[in-house]
Amino acid sequence: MAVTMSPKQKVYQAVLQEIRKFIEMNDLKSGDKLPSERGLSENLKAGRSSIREALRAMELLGLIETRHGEGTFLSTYRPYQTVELLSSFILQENTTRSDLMLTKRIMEKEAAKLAFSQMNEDAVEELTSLVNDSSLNPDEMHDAFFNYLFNQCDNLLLKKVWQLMDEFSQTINKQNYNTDFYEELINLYTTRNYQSIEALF
Amino acid sequence: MAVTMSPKQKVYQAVLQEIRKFIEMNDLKSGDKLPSERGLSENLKAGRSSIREALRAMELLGLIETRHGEGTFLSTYRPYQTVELLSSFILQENTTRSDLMLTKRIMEKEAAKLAFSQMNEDAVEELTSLVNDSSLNPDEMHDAFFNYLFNQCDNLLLKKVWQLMDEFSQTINKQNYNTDFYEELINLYTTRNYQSIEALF
DNA sequence: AAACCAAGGGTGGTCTGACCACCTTGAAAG
DNA sequence: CTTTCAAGGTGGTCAGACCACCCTTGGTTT
Repeated sequence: MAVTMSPKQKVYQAVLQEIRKFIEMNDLKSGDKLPSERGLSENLKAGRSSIREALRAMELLGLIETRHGEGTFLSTYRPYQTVELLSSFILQENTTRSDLMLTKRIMEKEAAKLAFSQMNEDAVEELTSLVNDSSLNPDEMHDAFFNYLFNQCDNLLLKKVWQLMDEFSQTINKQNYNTDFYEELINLYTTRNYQSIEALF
Repeated sequence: MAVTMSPKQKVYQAVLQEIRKFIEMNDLKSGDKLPSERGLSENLKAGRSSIREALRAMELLGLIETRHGEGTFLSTYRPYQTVELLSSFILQENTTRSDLMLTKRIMEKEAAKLAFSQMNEDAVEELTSLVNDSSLNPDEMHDAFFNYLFNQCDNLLLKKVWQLMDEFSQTINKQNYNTDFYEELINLYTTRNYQSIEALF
């Protein structure tokens, strides 16, 4: 293939680099279309199978989405596959459910604390309406609730990691907080009581 | 191919499932050898290219390691590739370094707290010797220090996530804690002062 | 003119067969 | 017994061939 490569670098890895560059160059965003496999093959001077190895890997990571007959598209990072696969490999069943729940809880606690400074009246109002929204089932409410908090944190990475945890936990049983919990947290925001958040979780 | 599949499941995804089963069935561990690509192709009734798509994806995830001329081997989960790739895709440069450092710090803080109950005299002794080990540079010491703490937590997932953060942060600059910091934390363990850990970070 | 439908071209999905490069092994040569 | 090297196994890569699917297009029908 054409791409310059350090000793023994595999083609599919070089292809990954090139695709990344391409995305950067053309400033592609979620939903945008990548060149076709055949097009990439020709431009990068690599066999289509090598292109596909790279694409499949990206797909598994959740970076792209392929639609049969249409093409390959950039997607917002949603590690569906990754989560499922890794959960079956890394987290070998049992033992680790509690690990997962605990880790997720930790992230949620920290988000609750980080978001504290951003929680003005409007924000509290927003959360309250979520808690009272009867069109959401408990799981959906929980997701929406913390999604909002994580957004307030202004820390994309933290949010991503939590979302990952959340998806993991969807796979198994989902033991949520009491309904009181959310109102209690909102109350702490209202009364500007930062100190008690730690203990709430 | 032979593998039973829900509607439209791609071959390489089915292959992933089969490989996972295979590993489980034969109780393969890190370092063990997987069947050859040609062997898998024949057994699973799938084209070699499909087999390779699955294997490449697993390789990128860090689940396996391939050695040219030798074979494919199970590896301990080390998301080298993943980290690098994801970092260039998800964390688009700038903006997020601080996110990373903060998130990592949060994990370390929680580990320090979780480990508290396990920190007997021996454990404190262990940490102290790490801090005083002059053969380690600051980065190595930091890694060893928190690696020990995370092990004490007995939460594999938390540790894995942290390691991932840690690898991310190696890629960029590594701004560690003061040298005092470690001694201070050890001191809190010695004096059984749980409350102050939160404030130390 | 508007609605409908079939054909064609583009795209991903998969398989096959062919080489090449690399490693291990074991038999032959010393 | 050691050294050498040829053969076979294994991953790495490519080219080409089909298939299935989607969308557009242009002609046909209404």
